[in-house]
Amino acid sequence: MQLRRRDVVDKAARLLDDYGIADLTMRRLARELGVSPGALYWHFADKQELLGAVADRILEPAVDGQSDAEWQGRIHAICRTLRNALLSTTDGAELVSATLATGKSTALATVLSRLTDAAAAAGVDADHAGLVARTIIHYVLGFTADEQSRIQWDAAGALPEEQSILNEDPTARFAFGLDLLVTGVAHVPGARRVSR
Amino acid sequence: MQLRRRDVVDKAARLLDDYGIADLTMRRLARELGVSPGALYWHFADKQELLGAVADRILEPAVDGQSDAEWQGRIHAICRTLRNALLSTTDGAELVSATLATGKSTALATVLSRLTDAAAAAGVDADHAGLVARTIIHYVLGFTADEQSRIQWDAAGALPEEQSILNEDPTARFAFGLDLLVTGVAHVPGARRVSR
DNA sequence: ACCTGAACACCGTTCAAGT
DNA sequence: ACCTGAACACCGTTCAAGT
Repeated sequence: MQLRRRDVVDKAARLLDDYGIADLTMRRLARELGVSPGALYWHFADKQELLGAVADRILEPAVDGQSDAEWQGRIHAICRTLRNALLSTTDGAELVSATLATGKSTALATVLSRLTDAAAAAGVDADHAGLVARTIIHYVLGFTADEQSRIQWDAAGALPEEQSILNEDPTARFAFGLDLLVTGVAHVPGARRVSR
Repeated sequence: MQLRRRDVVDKAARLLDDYGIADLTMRRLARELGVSPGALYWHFADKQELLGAVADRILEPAVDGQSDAEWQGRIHAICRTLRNALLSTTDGAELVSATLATGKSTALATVLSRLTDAAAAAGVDADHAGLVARTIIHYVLGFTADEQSRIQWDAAGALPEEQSILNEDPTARFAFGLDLLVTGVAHVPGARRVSR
């Protein structure tokens, strides 16, 4: 029976989670679906578009659920759910990072515009609000990609277990780094400061 | 005559600058050097090591020249020279980003340890100083990769020229984003504050 | 409309064998 | 010590032709 776009994304997401981003190839995906490689190009213009669709799938839990707290709380909520979504699948941060450059994920665009809104609510002028949003996204993607690569390195049996108790847990470290940015936004010069 | 490690890195750097990261392949590099692909594997363990050496080459101007200013000035100086180094060659930010994950560049390690020192000088405790350093590096790489991809998009003849005058110039935007982080470090709670 | 088959133009890496 | 030749096991993408 017919190949649907959904099924392709489903299988791609499974492949990613089971074998990692290096094994998420168009040919492997086609083989796994029992079709010829060319068949995928009826449903997707190219691999970038396919990866964009997978990114949208991963980011789904990060886009539903709006918060109406003050701007700091909104930034934290967005970034927490974003990180969780990235961690929920193998190489999630790396895949979404690759997608950020191509601009092929609508979910990522949604997250960016919400962060931009939060920055504007903090009193950052319109021109700089977008920059703040991208800076925050880069932080979340960078931190989580680091974290995820260490998880996979450790899973391959490297870590002595001791170092892990000396350091803070990743969630607290993530919040610490994010606070650097949020604090920066709160104190950045040139912004009309709106209390609360 | 014999192929030296230096010559391979030279040619790789040229290839990168002339044709971009997608065309920097082991086979292409070997062809350009007039050797067989296997020859490269006498001098480099794998492509990651080669890319690490190219990254070190690119980052050379960013590692010589120490500053002894206060910590804020040091962070700004490091990041300014780092961005300039990345911008000096095609896809510089993308190549160095890829290398950050593999840990195959000693130059990048040097930059990271200097940023860690600066964070420590700001009063950030030892555990968090490394995190601050990585956060800053992620910012510089993320910002510059964005900037560079736009430059290349524009060079391909897309931009209407108007939008570019409405926005601030990239160097000022870069400084703005960096100030977010520096300000955050200066105000982050829990650090023993050393004035000046 | 949707897919196959086959081709095109490539990859990174290994390794016996040569000099 | 340093390199070749050839192989191995792949890639993404296109497109005439089929149903």
